[in-house]
Amino acid sequence: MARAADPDEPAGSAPRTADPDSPEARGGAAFVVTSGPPGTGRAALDRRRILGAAIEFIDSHGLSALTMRRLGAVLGVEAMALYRYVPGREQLLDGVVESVVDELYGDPDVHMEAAHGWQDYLQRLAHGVRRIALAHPELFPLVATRPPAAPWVRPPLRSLRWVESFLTALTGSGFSDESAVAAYRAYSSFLLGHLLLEVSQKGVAINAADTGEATPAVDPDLGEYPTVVRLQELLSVDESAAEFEEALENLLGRLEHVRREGRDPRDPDSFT
Amino acid sequence: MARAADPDEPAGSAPRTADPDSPEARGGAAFVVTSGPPGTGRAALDRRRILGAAIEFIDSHGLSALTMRRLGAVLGVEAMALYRYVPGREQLLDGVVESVVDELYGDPDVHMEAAHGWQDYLQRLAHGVRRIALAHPELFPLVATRPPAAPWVRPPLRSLRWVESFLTALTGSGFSDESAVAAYRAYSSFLLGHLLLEVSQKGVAINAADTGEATPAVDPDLGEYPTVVRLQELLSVDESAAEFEEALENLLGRLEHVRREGRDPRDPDSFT
DNA sequence: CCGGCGGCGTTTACAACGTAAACCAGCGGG
DNA sequence: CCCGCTGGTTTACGTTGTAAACGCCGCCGG
Repeated sequence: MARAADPDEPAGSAPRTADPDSPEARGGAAFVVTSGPPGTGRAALDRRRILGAAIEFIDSHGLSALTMRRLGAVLGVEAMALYRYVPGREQLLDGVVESVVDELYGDPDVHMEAAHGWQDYLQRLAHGVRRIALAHPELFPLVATRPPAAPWVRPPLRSLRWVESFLTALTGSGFSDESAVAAYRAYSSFLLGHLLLEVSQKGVAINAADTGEATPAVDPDLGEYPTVVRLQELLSVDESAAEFEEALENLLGRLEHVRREGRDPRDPDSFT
Repeated sequence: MARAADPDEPAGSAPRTADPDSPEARGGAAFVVTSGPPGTGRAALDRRRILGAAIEFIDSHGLSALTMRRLGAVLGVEAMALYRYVPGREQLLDGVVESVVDELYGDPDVHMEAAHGWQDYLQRLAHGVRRIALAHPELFPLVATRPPAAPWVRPPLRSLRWVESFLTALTGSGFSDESAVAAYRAYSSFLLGHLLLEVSQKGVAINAADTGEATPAVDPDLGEYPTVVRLQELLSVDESAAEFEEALENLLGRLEHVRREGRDPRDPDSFT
């Protein structure tokens, strides 16, 4: 009911193949800079470049490998040079997550106003965030975990600008204030849960893929857990895209319910 | 529809006060050990004691403050002594999350079999996990973030024993194998999202409480975001318990749907 | 033309971290 | 008696984040 067409693909594609939110062909990123010869990639060093390099670095080497000195080396510069542009490592990470969620603004499939109805708006937004999460699996836990600026700005939609967009979109589409806020919360936690789980699973999958051969039977002693072994096949298949879609649909349905229930009684309701 | 009575409280308590899952009166925990005089708390030093101390330490000083040397000091011992019982810091953290989720086994309100129906089972389990999350807000992000042992063991229910319990509970209550697995995923991500958001919010709240005075109006320039300021009041109220309950109810309803739809067609269905 | 000066990157330095390796105190069994 | 094991300590090393001082170099007023 009331589902917006998938923004990327022709409708009705097979559910198993070609996740529309997955990054198309991001190569393995051979990126072995390790303080390459000076003169490589030297270019003025401003804050944006630093953040960009940090993102690239985390994406390809993992968060724990990011170190001031190493990041400096990637940029062909000494560690301390970074401190001219960033107060410290912690704030650098803050900047990184900010940069990453800012990718939403550049996404043409995500709109800031609910021009085609609030369901379309939420659907596009959700997929936009999912695209980000899948593009930066190492980073997304950070996005989710880092304390929000204000207590009420909940993780995935970190910027106030998006919260504003969200709330106006919903209140402009027949949601009462209370319902809009409730919707915001439900939506946030839905996104966070699904995406965090998805990227963590993906992360494990690739880690297992680059070290081991190919699903080497089972690692621990599974003797105690017959049901787990019986369902192992089913548990291993990756249906994240479909599950995401379905849970999102369900959430939207639930929100429609909330919307109809909770029209602001004191406020004459805007169109329909 | 089909909701199990709240395991802790008499039904119908006021929604605003007295969250049944919140730790009753966890004091501010003045715990300034910082290498107290030796002879304090000296007792044989085994792995369990170490993990316990680590948990206590993280709960009261935050994850980033936990250091091998400091943990040693708390236990009245030199840092290197810990390495007799724990291979390294990373594994210590693994042990910590394992210990924390093991609290579920000791929780009398959480059952490992669905003796009173699967809805009751899931409800009790969810509240059990929520209790853990609220008791260890600094730790829960770690529980959520740490890569699971096996790819299919998704975060909040980390141990295979619980996965086994979950799956047998559901398959024993009329879920097909596929439905049980789908339910497992939906349930996991639901728990993860809600609880992670809740603790992160809580964390910010207490951080703000111990540094600032009392909600000093607004921090950044809110001029650009009129809807946010208008709804600030609503956004600030903490309805986590009620929201959790409602979302959980909704999920259970959805799972009931899944259960009825997706009975295993080839397998003669077990009772009802 | 030139002297200084401000922005930007480097050097040096330090405390704290995780951890390897050697060391040492007891102590129970040949 | 001494041997070796168990459990804790000492020492040491490499790496981290970051403070502070230093040096280069291009710009700008005299």
